[in-house]
Amino acid sequence: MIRVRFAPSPTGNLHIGGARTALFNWLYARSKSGQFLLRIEDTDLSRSKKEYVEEILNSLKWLGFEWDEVCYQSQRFDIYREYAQKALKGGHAYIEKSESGREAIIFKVVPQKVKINDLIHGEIEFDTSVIKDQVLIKSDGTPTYNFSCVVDDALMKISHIIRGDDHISNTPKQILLYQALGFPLPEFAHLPLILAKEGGRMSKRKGATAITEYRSMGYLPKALVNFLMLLGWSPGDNREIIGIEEAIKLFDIRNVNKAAAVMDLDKLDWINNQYLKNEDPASLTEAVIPMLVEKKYIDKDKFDKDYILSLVKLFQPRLTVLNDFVDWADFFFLKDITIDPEAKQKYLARDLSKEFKLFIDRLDKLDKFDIVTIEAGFRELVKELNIEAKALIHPIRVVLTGKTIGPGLFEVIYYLGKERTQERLSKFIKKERT
RNA sequence: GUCCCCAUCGUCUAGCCUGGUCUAGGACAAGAGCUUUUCAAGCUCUCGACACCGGUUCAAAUCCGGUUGGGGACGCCA
Repeated sequence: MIRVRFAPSPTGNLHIGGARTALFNWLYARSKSGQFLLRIEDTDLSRSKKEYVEEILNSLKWLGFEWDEVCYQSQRFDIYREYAQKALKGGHAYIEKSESGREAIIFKVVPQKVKINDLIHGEIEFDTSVIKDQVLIKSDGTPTYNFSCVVDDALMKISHIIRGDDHISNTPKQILLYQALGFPLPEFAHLPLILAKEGGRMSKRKGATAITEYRSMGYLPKALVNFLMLLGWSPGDNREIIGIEEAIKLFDIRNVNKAAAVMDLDKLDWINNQYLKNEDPASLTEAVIPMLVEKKYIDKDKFDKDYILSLVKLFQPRLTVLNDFVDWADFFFLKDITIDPEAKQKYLARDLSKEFKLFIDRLDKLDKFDIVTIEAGFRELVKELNIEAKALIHPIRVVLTGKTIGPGLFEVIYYLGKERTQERLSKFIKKERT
């Protein structure tokens, strides 16, 4: 039975690198009908926070990585002490007294050559003579990372340890512990790291790292997952958009790259746009409603879902992130809109009050108020005025929406409604005169 | 400083294992154009890489060695 685990430490949020490690573990388990376990490495009592545990769990769920089991290292201290005693009895460890008189258990590192056969990197050889003796149990009684990690991986019957490259140098230390405690060795696969655009490791200062940030920026979990899986892995047939079910079928840990990858947010944007375009408008509507509530654009208990659905459809093909909708469609919800100064300068420098007035009247004369009729009426008017359609379309859009970007003008007018359209235009005329 | 990992367009990568089919393919970004009612989408085109040196070989992006560059680890953090 294939058993893999993701072992985050709740001393911070789940970040991009951790999410990808979790993804590859999860993919490997699913592709081999194995199990994906979660182990919260909260042995550092002072730095571990309950909020982070919650946050990590929520992020993993949001990404869709369900786990088969979860355990907490802070509840297993007795087990680690027991195995430390075993190491002591077996002559592999010794006790060291600190100045305060407290005792720590230290592992004796025997100089030797240790070879690992990494699933991604191939053979790696270490000389343990350059490794110092390792603390197993600190003088406060808590276990160190390398020790609790080995005990748990062995006891949890982890068959494949898939983790970041940064753990390569821990591996020989851990192998020594496996041998001393008589545990069978698992397979190892060390994933390349994700680097920041500026070079170096990802960190708070170098680009957004927390998964929750991407969530609140309006990225779809499946888009983020698709992006993450392409960082260091490729199905090999020039495909970029790969759903999770397909990824499970195609994934092979041996095809994972050895070289570190740099985050390219532009590509994430593109992938997100691809998913957004093909997403069911109804589900996007559900996703967008809480955002609108938060912005106070709509009332939580009283809003017209069908209306929002039609607006979502209007913007859907042009969204990069979900939040774009909130930003771009604001004029449908706001009473008073602010006109972008640049847009004003570009399209409203000339006095168009006469044209606006004629258009307001024309709207009254339409026998129907639908998109086709509005457009027909408008085209008639510009013909009479003998001006280009564009010359009036853009200024009207700016007055109605405050922006130069947005859906087609006639759709905008239709969904804004006759009254609001006329009101915004006449209000603008009045304001400009004074 | 010591040890370890890595190296194909600006970025993600295919190809490398099993040398010839590679004047190195795709995607993102960038640039140009088409379409057009702005933006986005879509379509077409352009720009653009085997880090360097040496070796093996009839033949090297592919195999070997070194150099350089990048990254990581050396905690009673995880």
